[in-house]
Amino acid sequence: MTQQIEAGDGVRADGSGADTGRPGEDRPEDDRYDVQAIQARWLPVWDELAAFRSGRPDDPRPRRYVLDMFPYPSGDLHMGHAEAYALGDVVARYWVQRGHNVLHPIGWDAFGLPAENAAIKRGLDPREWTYENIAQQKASMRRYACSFDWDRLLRTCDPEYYRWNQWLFLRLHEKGLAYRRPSQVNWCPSCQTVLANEQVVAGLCERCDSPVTKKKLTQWYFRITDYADRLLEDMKQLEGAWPDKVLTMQRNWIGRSTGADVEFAIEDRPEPVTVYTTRPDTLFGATFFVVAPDSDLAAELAARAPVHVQAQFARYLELVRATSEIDRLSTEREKSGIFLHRYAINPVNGERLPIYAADYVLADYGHGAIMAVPAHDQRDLDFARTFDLPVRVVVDVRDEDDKPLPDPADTGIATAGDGVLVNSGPLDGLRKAEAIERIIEILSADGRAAAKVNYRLRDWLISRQRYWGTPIPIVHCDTCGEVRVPDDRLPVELPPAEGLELKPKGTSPLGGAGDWVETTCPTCGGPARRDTDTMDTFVDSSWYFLRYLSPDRDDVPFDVEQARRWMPVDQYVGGVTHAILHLLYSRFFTKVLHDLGFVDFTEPFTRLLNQGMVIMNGSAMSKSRGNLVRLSDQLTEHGVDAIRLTMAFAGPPEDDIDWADVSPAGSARFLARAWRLAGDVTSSPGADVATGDAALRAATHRTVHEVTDLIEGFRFNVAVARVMELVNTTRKAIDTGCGGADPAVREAVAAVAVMLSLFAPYTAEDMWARLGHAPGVALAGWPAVDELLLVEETVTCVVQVAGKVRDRLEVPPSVGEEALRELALASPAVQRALGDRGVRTVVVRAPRLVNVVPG
RNA sequence: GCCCCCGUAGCCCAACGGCAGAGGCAGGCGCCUUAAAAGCGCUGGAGUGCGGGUUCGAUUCCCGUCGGGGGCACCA
Repeated sequence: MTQQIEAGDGVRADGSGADTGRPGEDRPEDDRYDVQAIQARWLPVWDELAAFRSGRPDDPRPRRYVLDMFPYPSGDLHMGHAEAYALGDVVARYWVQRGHNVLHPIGWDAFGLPAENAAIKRGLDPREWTYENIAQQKASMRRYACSFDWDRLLRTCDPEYYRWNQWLFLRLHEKGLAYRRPSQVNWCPSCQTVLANEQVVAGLCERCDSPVTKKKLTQWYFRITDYADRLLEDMKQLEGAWPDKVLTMQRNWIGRSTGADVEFAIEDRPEPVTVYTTRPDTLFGATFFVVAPDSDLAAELAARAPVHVQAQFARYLELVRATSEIDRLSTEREKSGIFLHRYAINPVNGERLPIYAADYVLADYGHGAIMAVPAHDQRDLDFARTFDLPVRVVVDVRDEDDKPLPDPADTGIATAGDGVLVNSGPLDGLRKAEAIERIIEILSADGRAAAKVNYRLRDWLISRQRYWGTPIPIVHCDTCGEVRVPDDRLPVELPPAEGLELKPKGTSPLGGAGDWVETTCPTCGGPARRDTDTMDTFVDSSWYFLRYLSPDRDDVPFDVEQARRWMPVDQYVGGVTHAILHLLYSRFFTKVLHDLGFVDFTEPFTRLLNQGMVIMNGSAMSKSRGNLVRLSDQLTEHGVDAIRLTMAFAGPPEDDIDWADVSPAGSARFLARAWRLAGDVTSSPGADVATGDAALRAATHRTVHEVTDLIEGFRFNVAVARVMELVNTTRKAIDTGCGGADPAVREAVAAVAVMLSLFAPYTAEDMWARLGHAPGVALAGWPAVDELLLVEETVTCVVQVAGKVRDRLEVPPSVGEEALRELALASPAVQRALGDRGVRTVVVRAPRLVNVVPG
């Protein structure tokens, strides 16, 4: 190895020329690629270089915000983190190479149950467990060569952070967007806490998979439903920039429907009851009426029912409450309910409709009561058939051959489609859409109906009966009621865990902190009690991307001016598991902050990349399954770069990576091959590339050109393949072509080093040093593409006869259609293939293809 | 039940409607080695799940079907 080590041309982050860690001096003089030695060599150098600081006020580079979802500090980093951060790093490092000032921060989503559970198990303060894990993860991230700006760390469990959760809570409270109300809530008996709707997955607790039950509690909510239409509408901004899948999930979750509120008089009740329906056109087909058994209305109606019915109702209600969410949602389940011996009056025809209480009607959607039209609604039909209620067809629905569909009463299949109204008085002869419009018009004339939009989305329940979270900054005073803690008394700090019973018992552990709970009312000065609930940790993560902009400000949650500069996030990277929860809440917070005048945008994340999971042998890794792959083992065995490269090369980023299908050893071999190229470059830095081997130069420039597009399109696996190709080409050039002294080889290897710096920063840095540059390949700059070198001198034109390849012609790229046609027809191979058949047409796609179609 | 995505070599994956293979893994053959492993070099291998259609031409577009994955699913 003979190349000169001289002052390189790497751009120094600090602008100085300090020559740290002269790479050549202590480097072993053999040609062995020693992963561990390379890692050990560069890590301290990088610390000094601090290439990824983004906070210099005079930085002239264009700004770009690349954000990785921050981790929960549950032990050390695992394979999933390794994938996520490898991919996010490719994007962040790419934009740095393109000359941008990239904000790429990291922090910890540090409040939450695992810390508390660990604390309970070991009798410690959750703080200890949390901060230890954070320290460990931080060290691992550093070793993993994540290009984070370490100056902007945040931890949501720091009072300096959660203080601003409280501050934001107060702003929402002032606007009426945070409120407390009693309701039936999702309750996880195992976690002993309430759950938001979003945290109940198929009737199970998202966290521990226990069946969720219902409980009546007074809880804090954020009024996210006020923003339902905007959360839906603004998704237009995200189309094409977020995965369709995520947008679809959010749309489903918000669940907008249009219909009408219709008033039904109730016998022996002065006030009418309003129901929501999406099919007001079928009013004439209503044959009964259903209320949710756990609604106030049901209780009231039952209270004035015959005595034996009251008893039945009480029993039924008990049964319903005992039914777990998962059973309730079972499609197989037969409809249940009881007749309350009360009647509603159909506003369109005065018919008496028997009122049932049945649990297929939900208390917290619409008005908790429905009109039932069994002919045209499957659920109503199922109920009608179970309880032997009449079925009346009012829409003539036809099949594709315009034949009327059979009577639902006979088939048991409701006809929900479009058709012409029948048996419906003034609506007869109208189609569905017209009938909906008409009936609303008729009934709204005397206020008995109104068009209405409804959402599946519910308000966000944020109270948690657990210790390790943000205290809700409200004081309850007997005289003043609910009082906000004034801003200047924030944060309301969590009391020490010592002495508190953290074990879940259904009420907040903070209730046990007597000195902490007992306080004075900020308004009247009298004795008062602090609210003892803590906030859902999704509050913490709903705005953390703003805190990164000014993590040290102690007078505001974030610097508005910095937000104007950096936000919205240009690229967000994270798992699809947060498709609904975190992303929906962050979008909501952003809109609230917009309305409060703190930010001037309405969507926080411009582009979203969802990476898949790392699995093993076809299933998710778990200790119990025995297929756990430890990241630390992989890093020890193959090195950081090989693992990062494997993550990027495995396939499209959104696909799962089955670790059994990929080859970190293969990645390491490739890296060694690439690294050795640098040792075979014998020209000096600054050699005139213009004189270099043209073919290799063309390959280099074409590769850079393609890789650029591939990276921007998140096609990292293909980008890596292109770099591999260039490495192979360069190897051949050195061994059997122009040789290592050719400046084109230096150019190619330098391009490989810079491109590899996105995926394999240690290897790239070492290559860079071997090429004779000062440290800092990360700041070397993306290779410029010489467009002239992309122009091919000749291209291969494929000549087909009847679609089969019969000949190839080398032609100039500018060849004319007519000339190419002549050339192709003149080909002996073509004539042979044609035989005595004539030529019908000749399709010419100059310069690549000619297809001769025989007669 | 409804909606979406994906089926290319033993495996992971590429291929503006135009030569089915870029890259990797595994396999085979060499080199190195006393030998083996490692390492290095070279290399065979599929007609694109299946059936139709559109087209001069289909892995690519359309319809159907099978298989895999995901989302939604008493929201009136």
